[in-house]
Amino acid sequence: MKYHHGNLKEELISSACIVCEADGHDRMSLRSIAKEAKVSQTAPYRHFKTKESLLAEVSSRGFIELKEILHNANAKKTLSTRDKFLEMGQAYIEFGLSKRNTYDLMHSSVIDKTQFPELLNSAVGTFEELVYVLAELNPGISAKDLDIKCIHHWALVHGLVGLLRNENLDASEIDTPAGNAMGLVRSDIKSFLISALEV
Amino acid sequence: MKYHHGNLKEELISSACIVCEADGHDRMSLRSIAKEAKVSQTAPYRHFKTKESLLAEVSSRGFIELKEILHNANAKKTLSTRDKFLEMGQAYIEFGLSKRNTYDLMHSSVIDKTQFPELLNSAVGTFEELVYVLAELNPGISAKDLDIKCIHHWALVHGLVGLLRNENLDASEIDTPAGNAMGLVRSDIKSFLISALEV
DNA sequence: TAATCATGTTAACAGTGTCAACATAGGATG
DNA sequence: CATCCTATGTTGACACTGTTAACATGATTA
Repeated sequence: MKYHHGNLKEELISSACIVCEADGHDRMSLRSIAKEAKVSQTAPYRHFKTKESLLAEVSSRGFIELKEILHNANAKKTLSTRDKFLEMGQAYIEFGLSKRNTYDLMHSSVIDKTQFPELLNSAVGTFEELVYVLAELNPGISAKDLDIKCIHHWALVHGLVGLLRNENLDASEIDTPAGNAMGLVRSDIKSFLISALEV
Repeated sequence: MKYHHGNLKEELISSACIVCEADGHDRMSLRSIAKEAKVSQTAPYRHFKTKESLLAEVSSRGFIELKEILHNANAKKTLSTRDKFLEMGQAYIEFGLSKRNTYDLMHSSVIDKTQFPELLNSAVGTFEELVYVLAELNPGISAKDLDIKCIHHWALVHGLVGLLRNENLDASEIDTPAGNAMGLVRSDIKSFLISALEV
């Protein structure tokens, strides 16, 4: 039985990614993932100053994965620019809904992004994918207007994910306009995007 | 020294509202607010089954306050319908940014809204304020289209608040398109809303 | 070979949500 | 009025948490 693990840092991160997505970052404990790695409770502290810094790593990987997903959507060469844009929107929302807890962590206030430059870079990288396709879709647009357009569309899909995730008003037995509308949107996200993005 | 407090439940709630906004719901402990009310650690359990149920109460009051704010914005009779709508958008965003932690709780996944019908009602009530003004702004629109339009605009402002709160990319020293755009939007939310809502 | 240093362990601290068992007081019932 | 019931409070305990200090190990390097 070796005293040194050899690959502990990486194992802790990937384990944390799994647990965070499965249980949510607030229900993940350092001790439990240390146990999972068959290592003492305090071993993680040799690699992460705090729990927050481990979560920052998990969050960063989430942004990197999301960037890849968006990049892939934008790389479908058979599609028109407009359809690639729509595809990206759908992919973004799908990520937010399927990687629910990871997405939650990525946009959680438990991590102060300004204290984790690497995480900040990952987040900014995701934004850039949006810049590319919107630039293609709006030839001749000024840099400023382009950036603001990006914020606009990012806010829209980000907000929609938030509503679909936490304001699941359509899950209630009570019949309300809000619930009905949310159910409609959820059942056909593409149509909603087409009307909302007005492209 | 009276054994019974007399008004403990209400005091716990209002205390929780203050602490939640000041420190964030995850840093609020039942024990600390019990202490603040000069009552034993477990006294809150006579009024709230779990911590979550106390937080649900705090969240519910947040939605009620937000509804009032939106209602007031919509009640400014000197304004045109379009301007009332803009006013509501601004008021919503201002609430999200100033009552930062409360807003966080309201849209957090730590509370399962389906288990707190009262909370669900509060959340739905907020939505209704949006329905009123959009109906006025779009005469003759079908109920379905109206509801979807509401989701659209709710998602937009909700998403923007989320970005401004947690993706404060403009707070970084690094100069990025994302950061610059976010700074621009933050400094003039009204202009952003006018262009984004296209009204 | 000897020393350094990254990486592991053990023990402990203060804090958490929650439950069971017990205490009290005020209102309802006889 | 006396008595019981019930809502509301307290004490003590349990199993957990993040985190630190002090110590152990073993690989790298002088």
